[in-house]
Amino acid sequence: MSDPPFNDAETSAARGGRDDRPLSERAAPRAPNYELSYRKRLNPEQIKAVEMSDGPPVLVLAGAGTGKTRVLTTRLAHLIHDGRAWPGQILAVTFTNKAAREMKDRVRELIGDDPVERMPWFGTFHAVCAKILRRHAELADLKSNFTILDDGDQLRLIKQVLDAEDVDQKRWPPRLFASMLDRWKNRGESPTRIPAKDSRFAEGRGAELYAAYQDRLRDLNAVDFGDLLLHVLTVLQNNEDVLKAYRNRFKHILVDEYQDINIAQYMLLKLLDEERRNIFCVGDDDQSIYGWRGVEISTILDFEKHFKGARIVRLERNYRSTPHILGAASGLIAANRGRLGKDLWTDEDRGEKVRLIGHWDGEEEARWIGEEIEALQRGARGREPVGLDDCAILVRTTFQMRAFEDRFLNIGLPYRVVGGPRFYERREIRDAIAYFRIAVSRDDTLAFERIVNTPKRGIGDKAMQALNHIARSERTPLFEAARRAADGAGDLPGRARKELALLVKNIDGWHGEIADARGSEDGLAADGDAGAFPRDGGRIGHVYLAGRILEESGYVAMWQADKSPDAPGRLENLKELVRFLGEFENLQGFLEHVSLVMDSETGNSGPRVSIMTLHQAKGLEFLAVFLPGWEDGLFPNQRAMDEDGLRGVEEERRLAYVGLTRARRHLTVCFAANRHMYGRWQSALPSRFIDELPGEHVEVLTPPGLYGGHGGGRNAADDDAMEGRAAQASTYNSPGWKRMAARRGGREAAGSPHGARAAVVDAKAAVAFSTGERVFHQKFGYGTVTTVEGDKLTIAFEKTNEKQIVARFVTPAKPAPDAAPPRMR
DNA sequence: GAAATCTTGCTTTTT
DNA sequence: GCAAGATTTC
Repeated sequence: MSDPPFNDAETSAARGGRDDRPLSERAAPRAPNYELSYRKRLNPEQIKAVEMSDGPPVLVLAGAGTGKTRVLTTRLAHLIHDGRAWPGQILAVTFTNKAAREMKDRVRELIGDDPVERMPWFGTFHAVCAKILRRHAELADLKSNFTILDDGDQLRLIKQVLDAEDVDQKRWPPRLFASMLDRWKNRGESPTRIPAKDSRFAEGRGAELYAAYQDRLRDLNAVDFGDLLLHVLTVLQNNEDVLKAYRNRFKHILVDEYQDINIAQYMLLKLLDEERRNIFCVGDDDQSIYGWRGVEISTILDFEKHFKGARIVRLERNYRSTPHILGAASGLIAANRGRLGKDLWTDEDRGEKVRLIGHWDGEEEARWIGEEIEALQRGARGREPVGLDDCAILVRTTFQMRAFEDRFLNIGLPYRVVGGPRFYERREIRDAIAYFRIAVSRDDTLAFERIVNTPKRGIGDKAMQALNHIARSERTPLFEAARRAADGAGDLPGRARKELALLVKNIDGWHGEIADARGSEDGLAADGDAGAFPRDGGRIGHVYLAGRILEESGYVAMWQADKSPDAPGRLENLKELVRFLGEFENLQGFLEHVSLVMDSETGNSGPRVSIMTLHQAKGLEFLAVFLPGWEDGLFPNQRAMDEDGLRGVEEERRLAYVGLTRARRHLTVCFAANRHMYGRWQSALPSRFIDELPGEHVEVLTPPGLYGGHGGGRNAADDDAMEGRAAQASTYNSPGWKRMAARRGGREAAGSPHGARAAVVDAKAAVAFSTGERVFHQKFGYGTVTTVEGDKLTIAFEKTNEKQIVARFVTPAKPAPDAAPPRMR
């Protein structure tokens, strides 16, 4: 059996020997007017939520902008203030590290961090689980220094497993298996519990492969993200004493963004909460947008079923947006059936209507939005000037960002793309981290694999096969196999052997230094506080060592020798990384941080327009918001609809709702008739969501000259329709609008914005095909022509069966750019 | 083992 | 249109 999880000695050691007097001695004096002050800052519903008595469970249904974080943090402070719980007896879970950090800061403001050394457990589900799992690793058949795999590691491991199990990776892509694994783990399903119908991967071997993958993980002393949850779940389920200890410890559990909880997380909460029933959750069913990540919206919809006697508080007073914005958002989301229902209201005066505008194509959309932002900045039309930091463009998919970047670069408008390729995902950073990992723990096989031939050491496939063979037959980690190979095992060529010997010697050396620095302390900094911003004052020897590792390994030299234009940037990133290490007490602490925290704040200076996806925008707010690309097929996204039908549309609609509700004062929805995507032009109808915005909250704009300025490619009827609509300017919902839109959509390629392009398309359409010719079709892929009848072809497609296709929809097999007429729907 | 060439596949992505 | 991966070639 394991140690009790919270004896003081252990806790104290883990916390670096901080104040650990008995709780009773550390009652904190608090501001005498505490009660008054928070009551003044909250509305009655918020106060009701904050002051909810112990059990049964509470769900605060908090609409967008109703102050849910404030309620959560105030309640937390309130629990402590009233002596209902010691800080250390509170568990507060969030979904992002950012949210955790914010909450921690806000609570610290409320209760002060002075008298209460022991803060509540703040963190993401994953961080909290990692912390728990490190304490009870042996119960999950792991050592407490297990490594946490990132996505890249995971995928490489999957490939290895599929290789070993003779799975044809052409037919069964590793990525697919990764997503299946993810789904299983999100549902809390271990390999033995997978329903047969879900095991279809590789001829029904899904469960078997899952088991093989788990075995491999255990051998490597590693876990993937899903395992953090799953292992903790099994540990708690199978060890009564451990479960008891945690139930005892966590008197109150607070959960943010409850609508984003997956089943494994739900099970975990349920397990921990069962006795005390003090769980307090905050969420908004209308903002559940991670269904594709395995999140079931039913988790929040059925809260009352899951938690008997649950109490529900609704927060409906919105402090963020104008009534028109709220009206538009409410009208839209009302079209969803699977929701609990809330009515947002506000005291604000009416403000502007939501503006709606159509453009000819994506470039024009970007140009117009750029101009609008400049106008906002100047404070045009008698409005208050709006700073760039207060403007955001929220897109459905990342490829939409490029049009804006191009345009803004062009006109010199500063912008920030939120969440581009992330720091920790860059190649040089991952490589460097792999070096640190292997230095810390020499049996980290995955890390070793990554760096063994980076920089090039002449260790190719052949040599790796030999190493793997040694490792397998001697049942040792790959690193030990390398040591033996360097000593002559496996008959490697001279160069490879020499290089391996050097690498092994280096790694041993680094490892020795780390071990020395660590002394006797058993020190993975598993403490949550330390994870985010560790105390300084420790040695900075590890910073020096890290730099030396990168030098001695030849990794820095490799980039110095690299003549490609991004090499200097990579070197710069490496320096930045080493510098950043100084914020941690040791390499281990840093590694724990990076495996759990995949974001990093890039300190961009100066005000900038934010460009980000709708998903990334959740939880944020801006004075002015632009929502481009509201076209059927793009948004709602075709694939979401294909794969998930009505549920998919509803999730897309929630996403639209999230987008609309980010705006405080100015909100503009845009769509374009044509869009350059995947290298060809595609036409689309305005989004169905546009028709769902109540007319009384929307103003339809048509910029002057918008449709007149382009050369050829369109016929007069279109212009007439456009003029007609503009003249009425009454509603985008009119039959004329729809007819116009339908006509444009129906004619597809003929509506290509540039006459020249349209001509190219026409010319290609005239190309005759002959039997036996290989052709390409946008939707069905490659195929061979079997019969020709005028312009009707019968084509045997490689991916599907035979189909009848009109000649103009296919191109000769080596597709020329823009050759295929666009098809979207 | 590295470079050149071809093929493929392109939604979102808290951890 | 483009980048990442796989495959072929040197």
